[in-house]
Amino acid sequence: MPELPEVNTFQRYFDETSLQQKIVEVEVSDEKILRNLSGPAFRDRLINRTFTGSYRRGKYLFGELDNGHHLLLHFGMTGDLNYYQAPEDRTRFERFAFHFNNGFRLGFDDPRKFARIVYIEDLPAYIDEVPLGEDALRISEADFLAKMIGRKTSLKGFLLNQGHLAGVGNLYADEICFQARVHPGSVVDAIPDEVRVRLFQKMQEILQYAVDRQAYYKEYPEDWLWQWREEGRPGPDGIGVMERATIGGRTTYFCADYQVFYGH
DNA sequence: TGTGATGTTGAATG
DNA sequence: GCATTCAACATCAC
Repeated sequence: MPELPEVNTFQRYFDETSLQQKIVEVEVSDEKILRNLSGPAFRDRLINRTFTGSYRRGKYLFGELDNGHHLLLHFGMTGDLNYYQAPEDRTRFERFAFHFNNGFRLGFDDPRKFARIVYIEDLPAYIDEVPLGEDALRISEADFLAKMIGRKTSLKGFLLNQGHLAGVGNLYADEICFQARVHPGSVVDAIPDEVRVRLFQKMQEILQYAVDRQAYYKEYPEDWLWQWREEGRPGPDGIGVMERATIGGRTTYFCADYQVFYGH
């Protein structure tokens, strides 16, 4: 479930379990998600190393190594971390695991294999190359507004573009549009300034709220769109019904009578 | 059995 | 060259 708040929770988990411990073994059970190294090369690079910290930008989590290099942990659609001691606690879809010198292991699970693990020697160069925009929770209002200028794409497409803004995924994008009362198919260029500011504020508010609850969605308010992503359900205030459409290439839920469309 | 899924990307198109 | 769209990726769960 990895969008910005979920990855933030993964980072916390990683920091609490896996820092300052020497990696004594690297077990690769499926090298498919290793993007720039073979299984054996990955093992060679990580063995006897220690994670000293981490850096998150959007949905990208970078583990800092004691040699100054980084390891990208990108969770794709179904990635997850699992820290455990007993070998039988290994999960069904573990793709690789680090064994630490304290006897515990950090497993990386990923049923769908859309995750990507990249060994990085020069982090700024890598971020530049992706390219990865500013983190959605750290970007300034001025920079957010500047990114919107001249965009002909849909609002949803804009929010999902990690090169403009890093961290917003399909569900949070819908939530932001919903709470800001803007139709996700609106043309960015046609959205008035005050509405753009509202989008920025809602984005930060929603993401921060989720981060504060460690992305535990059961603690989210009942009136959040997430709780009822369902076609035909009544919209808020008894206005219209929820609709479903493909916008920005992704399944999108919205209420056309509640969310204003801006276009040409 | 068919369908859709919290993400990214490279090729195609404008 | 740049912005945008879209199929493809691999697999599971309903």
